[in-house]
Amino acid sequence: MQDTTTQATKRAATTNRSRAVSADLIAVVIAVTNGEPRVLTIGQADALPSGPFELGHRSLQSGLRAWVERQTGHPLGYIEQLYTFADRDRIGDERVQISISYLGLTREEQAERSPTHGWRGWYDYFPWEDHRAGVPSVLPDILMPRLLVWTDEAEDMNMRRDRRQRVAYAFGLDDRDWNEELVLQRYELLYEAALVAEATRHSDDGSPLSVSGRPMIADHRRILATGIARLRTKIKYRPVVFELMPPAFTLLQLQRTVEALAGRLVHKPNFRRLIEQQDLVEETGETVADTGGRPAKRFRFRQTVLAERAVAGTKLPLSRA
Amino acid sequence: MQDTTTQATKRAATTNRSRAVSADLIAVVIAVTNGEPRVLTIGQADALPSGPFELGHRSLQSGLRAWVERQTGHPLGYIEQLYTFADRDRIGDERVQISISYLGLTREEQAERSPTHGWRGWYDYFPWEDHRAGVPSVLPDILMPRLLVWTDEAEDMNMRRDRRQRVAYAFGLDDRDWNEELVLQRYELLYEAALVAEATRHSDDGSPLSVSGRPMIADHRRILATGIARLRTKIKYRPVVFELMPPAFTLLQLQRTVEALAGRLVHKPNFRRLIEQQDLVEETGETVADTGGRPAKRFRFRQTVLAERAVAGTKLPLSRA
DNA sequence: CATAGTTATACTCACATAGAGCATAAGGAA
DNA sequence: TTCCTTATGCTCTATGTGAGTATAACTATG
Repeated sequence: MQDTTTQATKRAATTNRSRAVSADLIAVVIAVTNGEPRVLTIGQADALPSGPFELGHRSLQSGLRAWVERQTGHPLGYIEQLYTFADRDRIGDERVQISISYLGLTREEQAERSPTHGWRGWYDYFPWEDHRAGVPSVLPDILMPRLLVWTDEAEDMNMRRDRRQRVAYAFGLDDRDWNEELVLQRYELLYEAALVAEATRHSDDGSPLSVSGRPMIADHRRILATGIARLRTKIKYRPVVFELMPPAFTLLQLQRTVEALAGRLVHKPNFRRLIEQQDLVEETGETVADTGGRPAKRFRFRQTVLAERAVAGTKLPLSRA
Repeated sequence: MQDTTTQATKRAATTNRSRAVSADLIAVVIAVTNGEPRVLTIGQADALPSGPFELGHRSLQSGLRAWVERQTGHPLGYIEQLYTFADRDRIGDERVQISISYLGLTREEQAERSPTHGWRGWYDYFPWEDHRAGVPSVLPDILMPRLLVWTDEAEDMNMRRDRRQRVAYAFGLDDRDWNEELVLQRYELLYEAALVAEATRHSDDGSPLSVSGRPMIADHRRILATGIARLRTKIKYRPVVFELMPPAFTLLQLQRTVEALAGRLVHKPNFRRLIEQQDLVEETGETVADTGGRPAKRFRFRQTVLAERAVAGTKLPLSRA
């Protein structure tokens, strides 16, 4: 079993076969405009910006930036790696496709309409994820009943119990709370239950299963779900929201942005308390009067925080219960 | 700028150049034996198990499992992806090397000594990370003085301030607390300051800079640091410690394992309180008398928790301050 | 010009939780 | 027996979080 050839020899011997790999870079680029989170898409289709990692690219990150800029003209600020996966469809083929996905945050500056790209509200793709105005009607009206049908479809009793538990957990049934971080788990359940258009396997009996949310090309909606989940988790302990904010903003605007991302409302006084006691922001001195009520102070992000807490914490009134 | 060719065409056009990629899978496999965290290494050298992703592999994960088993005979249980990077050294070369690293958790069952692999205590590689018996002497005696020299070496005043802040934050100077999660940041600072053997750039003046910790091949120590950091973060909110435990264990054994991973001691009564009130474990009914004191009850992990909280939370008395 | 409506901002209170220390129980060893 | 060691249970306090209330400062409207 354990052969005694060294690492190096072994690598050399297998390099030929392993070379038949191509690596794709895929970007989930997020901006929040007017309290709506949006994702950058390209072409007419619902596709995320992507392109192959090439020899000319200095690094994975710079390759990604290059592709996004070339395809959308939009320069990226903050980016972080999401996940790497090998495309199942193409495995077993001559060529193996590896996809490396990234999350990018920017501001949607110029609202230039372009045929090559556009910003699309992320709740178009995940209507069941927006709980800001209460539980969205798709959930009780369409998805939950169908999910329960699906759980009972399982032959095995154990499988039935397992499905019930996963659904209850992911969608916050029984006494459980809705956990906004479980975006990917929910998408995967809906996929398994063939309630999203990408899962066409159940259409063989001809029944037009009603599906929910706008679909995307290939597995891009799944990647978007991964990005949303990551962002919803991350805003709770890192000051990343500010990457999405204009240079100056009111506390309510900041709150609305957080709420847009989390898909749920937060308690205003508590939000302000947390933001202020963490010294994340400082007043600019200006006020804005177009709020419809008492004028609000404008704040800016304290740039020094980036140095101080480059890796440190931030808290938001969104618990990880 | 924005060309209007579709995604598909664009991909096809560039496939040739992007094919010159090979993907390596690298594993950080961790076990905890006798209260010591260990990492699986191969060969005589200090290298992590790794090998190319090949056409025969069904998925990235199964490819990784295959390589680890082939090189060490050790089957893997829990694994999760760590990070994907393109090898800087080889970029610009004919071939581009992409490395996909994974974290794996197991138990070190058979203590079989083998020429092809072995388990090595992870604090051999990171002696400054073990704070269980107080601050390790390398820190005040060697590393901190040299780090402070390094911060003052910077020409630019801003750079100096920046370095000081990073060091203070990563190593918990001034009023700050030691944050055991910052394993990677600390390694990177030590690398920049040429205080680890892998950073040989400063040896050009002939001075034999004393360096700290056992080095590894290539960037494997950096990958190990990533794995340790991930594990130290993860044990705080996911029940992954149990992957490292034998089927039955005492609460003190469990605590020692957590402490071994975190590199710091925890308050015993609080630890027990947290574990028990979360229903993570159940008594087996047995007791063990070889503890040197009052016999301890044996516990086992409640398997149902894996279903219930497949993605849910666990808490340990290690705050994220 | 008063009043209602809207948002901003400041306080308060109850409750859960984490950190720390103390006390007692139950075994082995000297 | 006595001491030592570990196991196990309980208490106390500071802190943080969720939620509600009160007041301030503006706009719009009749």
